[in-house]
Amino acid sequence: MVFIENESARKSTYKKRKRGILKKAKELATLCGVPVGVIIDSPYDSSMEVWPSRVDMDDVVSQWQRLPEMDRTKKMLNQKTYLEQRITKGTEALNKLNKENKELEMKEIMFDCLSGKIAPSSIDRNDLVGCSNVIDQYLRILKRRMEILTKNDGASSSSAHAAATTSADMPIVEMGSSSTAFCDMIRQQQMQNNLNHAVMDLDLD
Amino acid sequence: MVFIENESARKSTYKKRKRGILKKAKELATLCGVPVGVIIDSPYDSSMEVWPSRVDMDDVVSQWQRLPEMDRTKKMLNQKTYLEQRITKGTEALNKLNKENKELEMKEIMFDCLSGKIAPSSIDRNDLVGCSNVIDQYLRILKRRMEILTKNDGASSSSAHAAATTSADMPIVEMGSSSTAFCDMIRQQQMQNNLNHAVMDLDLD
DNA sequence: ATGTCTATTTTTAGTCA
DNA sequence: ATGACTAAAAATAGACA
Repeated sequence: MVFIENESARKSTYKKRKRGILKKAKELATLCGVPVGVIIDSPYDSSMEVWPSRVDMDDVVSQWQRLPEMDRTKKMLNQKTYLEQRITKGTEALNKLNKENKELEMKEIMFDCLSGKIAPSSIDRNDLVGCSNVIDQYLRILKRRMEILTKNDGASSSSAHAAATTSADMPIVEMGSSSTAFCDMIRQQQMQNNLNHAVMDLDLD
Repeated sequence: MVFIENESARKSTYKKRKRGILKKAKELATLCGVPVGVIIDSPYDSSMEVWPSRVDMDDVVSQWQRLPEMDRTKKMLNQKTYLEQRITKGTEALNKLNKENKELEMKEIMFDCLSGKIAPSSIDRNDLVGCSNVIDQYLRILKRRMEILTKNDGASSSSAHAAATTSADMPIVEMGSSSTAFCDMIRQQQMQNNLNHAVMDLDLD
């Protein structure tokens, strides 16, 4: 763990790892329903990277694009078996993608609905079922988050501040008002999300 | 990537992954000399996790706050835009996989046909078209390889060997020391392909 | 610069004490 | 709940196009 001297190697590493860390942040937020914020004073990118929860760079998909390369050392007699393996793998990946894609489509329908772009009544019957699954999922997360936010609403910002500084897990810096502002920003964002979800719920009931 | 319902599993995951993400943040800061800040509104730890790197969190945050509103909102894409991007990417990946999968299936049919496992006449009409494409492709490769091998017939076996192995278009059989044997094999294969191809042509007409 | 691929290292989920 | 362990999955460095 040392500063990378080589300019281009450093930049390359930066880009890769930045992607990695933002992905991690998103995962932590998703899996555990926890507000996470990341700020990177990006010297290689014209502006500063800010990541509030729920925004993900990209590339969850590219994993599936990477299917194992044809193994050219296999004997031709084995090729059939090999192809079968690949078909199995490919089909699995396909199903996974199909599933994910469908969920995304459901989500988009939901958002179109929210923005009034389409009327809830115009949604296809099948899609409604998918939508409600997605919504149920959102609601579970939402519920959990609401609990947390409500619980923290009563506490003053100073107590949060004090708590933060006494956590001994790792080096902690004194948090000033701007950090608090950042946290507030994250909360706002989540409140906004919550609101959206609530509206969706109403629309579909 | 879904919210973990089970309480204790979630907490366990949270702790592990929090450790992970903070480690990543430190690494990014160290390797690339970049100011990084992470905030986690830690519901399981009774306090908020804040991780500053070489610069104070406040510096990073206030720098972020100084950014023009435009830049800020530009970086934070809203959910809908984000979902649209993901859908586009997902669909692209899907198409790619579909295409690749179809080709693999064609190849498998072909090999089944070659090994006599299925009769050419039993092949679905649509598949026949796909098969013949695949076969044409194989034939082109074979032809090219034949040319190379024939041209090198006079030369030493090692050179023929080299020429053949550097053609990486298609998986090939493990080769013995004699290039003649290899040629024979290819010829046989090609004849068989021709035969099958012809049969299919007949079927299609 | 950008993306892809592969070999290697690292992280993580699950399990058990 | 905590820590240790392991198989499996993911991230990454380095090479290459």
